[in-house]
Amino acid sequence: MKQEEIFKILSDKTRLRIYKILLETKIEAAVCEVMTAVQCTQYNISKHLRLLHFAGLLQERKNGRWVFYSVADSKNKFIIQLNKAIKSLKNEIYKQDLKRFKLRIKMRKNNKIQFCVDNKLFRKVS
Amino acid sequence: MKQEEIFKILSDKTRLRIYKILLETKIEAAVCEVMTAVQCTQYNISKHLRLLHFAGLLQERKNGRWVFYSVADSKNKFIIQLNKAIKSLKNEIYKQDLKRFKLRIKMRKNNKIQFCVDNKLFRKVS
DNA sequence: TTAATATATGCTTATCTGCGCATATATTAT
DNA sequence: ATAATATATGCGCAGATAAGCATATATTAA
Repeated sequence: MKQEEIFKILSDKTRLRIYKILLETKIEAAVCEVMTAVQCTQYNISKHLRLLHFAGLLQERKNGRWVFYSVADSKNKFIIQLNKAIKSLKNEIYKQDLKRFKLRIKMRKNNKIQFCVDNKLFRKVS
Repeated sequence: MKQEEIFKILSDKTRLRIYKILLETKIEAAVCEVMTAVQCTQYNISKHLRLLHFAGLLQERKNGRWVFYSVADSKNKFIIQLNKAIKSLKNEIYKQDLKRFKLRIKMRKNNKIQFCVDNKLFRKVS
């Protein structure tokens, strides 16, 4: 993908939200975890993540039924500057996204997440 | 316009070419001069310039029948970083655009341009 | 005044694209 | 094996938008 086409990829609100979360946290996240953060349907999140990956902005790693996405390392000057610009963006929505995201990740790391339905988290009891 | 919507404005190829020319040269240019550089029809260039202006990326100044557009000063961190990113973009098309643009501007400054038809320049003879 | 030039703007069309939905595939738990 | 979960993808629709075209307005030149 040509560098200048990156603007097209980032011009979608949902994709920008997704990318900003991953950029700010530097966390590897699964599709369902991004779902929780951005509160969007699975098929959309999946598509957006794949587009971001196709554009070279994200890298992916499969692990069982989970697919983890994270910001790709880049030595490209354009991408580096762009990332700085995106980091400097402020918006209440991003704050909310980040809050939900961090909570979700925390639960994963504590092995408390069992499944996710309709953007609600359920914890294993027995 | 919200900051993040700037990506939408810059996601169009023609608009990015226009903005890059003005960003690299820091020159005030009229619509017809941008036409020469980008080799696009007048109504399209006019629309794109107005969109870039509306987005706050360009400022405009009217002088007789000419309207000059130039990159707007910005103290916004996001815009400043974004401009750096755009400056670092390399592409053969941008080189060609810049070449045509500089030639056109040079002729204006030497008062050699009289009119512009079909992207071709005509010089006053008598 | 008349003609030419510079710019802006409706209107239409074709294309793009994001979303919703259904569904397929793969992996894990019971 | 069966059920549940995670992810991916094809299809259709609706909304957005870039480009082409015609035309309107304003300014300058002859």
